[in-house]
Amino acid sequence: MKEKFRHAKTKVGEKSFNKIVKAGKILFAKSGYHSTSINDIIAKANVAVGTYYIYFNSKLALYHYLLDEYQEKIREAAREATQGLTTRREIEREGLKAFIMYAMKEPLAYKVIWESLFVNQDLFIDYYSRFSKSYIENLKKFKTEVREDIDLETVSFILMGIANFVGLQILFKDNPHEKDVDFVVNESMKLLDRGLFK
Amino acid sequence: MKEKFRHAKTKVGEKSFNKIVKAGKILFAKSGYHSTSINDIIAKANVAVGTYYIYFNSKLALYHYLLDEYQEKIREAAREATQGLTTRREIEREGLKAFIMYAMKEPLAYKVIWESLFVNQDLFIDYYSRFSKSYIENLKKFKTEVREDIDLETVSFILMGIANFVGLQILFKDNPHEKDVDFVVNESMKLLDRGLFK
DNA sequence: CCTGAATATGAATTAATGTTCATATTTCAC
DNA sequence: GTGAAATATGAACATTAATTCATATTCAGG
Repeated sequence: MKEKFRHAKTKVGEKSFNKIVKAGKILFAKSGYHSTSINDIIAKANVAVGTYYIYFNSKLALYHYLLDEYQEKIREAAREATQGLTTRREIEREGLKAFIMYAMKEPLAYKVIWESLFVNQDLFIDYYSRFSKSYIENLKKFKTEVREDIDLETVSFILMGIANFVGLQILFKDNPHEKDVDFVVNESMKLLDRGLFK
Repeated sequence: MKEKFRHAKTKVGEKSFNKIVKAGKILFAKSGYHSTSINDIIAKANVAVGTYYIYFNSKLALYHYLLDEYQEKIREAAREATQGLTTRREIEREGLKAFIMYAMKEPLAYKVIWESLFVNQDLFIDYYSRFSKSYIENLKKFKTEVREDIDLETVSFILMGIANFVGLQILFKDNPHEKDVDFVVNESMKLLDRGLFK
């Protein structure tokens, strides 16, 4: 494990930590992982090189940290959007919408996750494998609603594929709005209504 | 334009050119663009550095050359796999299978398209927008088979999403085989049979 | 205030790598 | 066979970038 970070133990340290994280978010999103140097990061964060290495022990470590944070945020957005809902159909709909809305608000997160395939393939595989597994567990809880004759792992990748690419469809638009999201979510649900649900 | 290559003018030169191309394919596919060095390439190709620069005037030049070659091959694979087929369902099935099989055989081709989001975002958008448009045109020809109550643009992105992510599912496996492809294609078609087709 | 721990600093180190070039060898059309 | 063009070679160059470390400063509990 080379991609480790270290929490600050002081208010001052925390400030430096946060400055580094913020700079990393902006720069990785703008220029990508390989084109962003530690130098760029510390310059933007207004911090010395040594300070960087107090909190992150490599360049990859910061990237890894951001990936985890974004994953958590996406999960959180989905959780909030679906809490209280009882039918799998409604959960799927609102989860899909929450994902696309998040991608619209934070296209950087979206980009960073996709890029991980080229930064570190293991990170990428790990990210989507974890997502798939949690998807499968959740789908299992709704046996009465979800078709039982389709492999759930495949279903999980299909649903991730739909979310990601329908998300792209929105991101390609010039000035996307919530109504655009509602539209594609609606259309997607038409397919899932007959194809996925009983 | 820095990404230029130069055809050999001799049998001997052609041999060197091909050795470089072959080495590039293997190494870029295994480690990705940034993690592969010119040194790695010439070592694998068994060629001197100077020889590399006779045929390609930069590292990017080789990558671009491979990109163009793969793009052509992808089109060809899809065309071959679906020619002669008459029902939209069969075209969709065989097109999906051909795409994943190709991605399995040439993972670089697959990676490269995703990577273009970070190399040149316009290229990426252009690629998928064009794909979507041609998908829509083709779907329109099968009004008797395809549901008419779903927006075709959304359908096109859904289908691209399924292909790409179910493809991922296969690529994540340790030693994927054709039977794995058949399996996920089958499962995907179950969803489309009820969800997309009449 | 004292003091050990935490944090900050940036020059120096180390390593990698893309590219050039002067020179040597080979090819092939004539 | 000849010679000009094509090809081959790899040491040298130039640049960039990640990481380390000795030293200085600041923090926070007692």
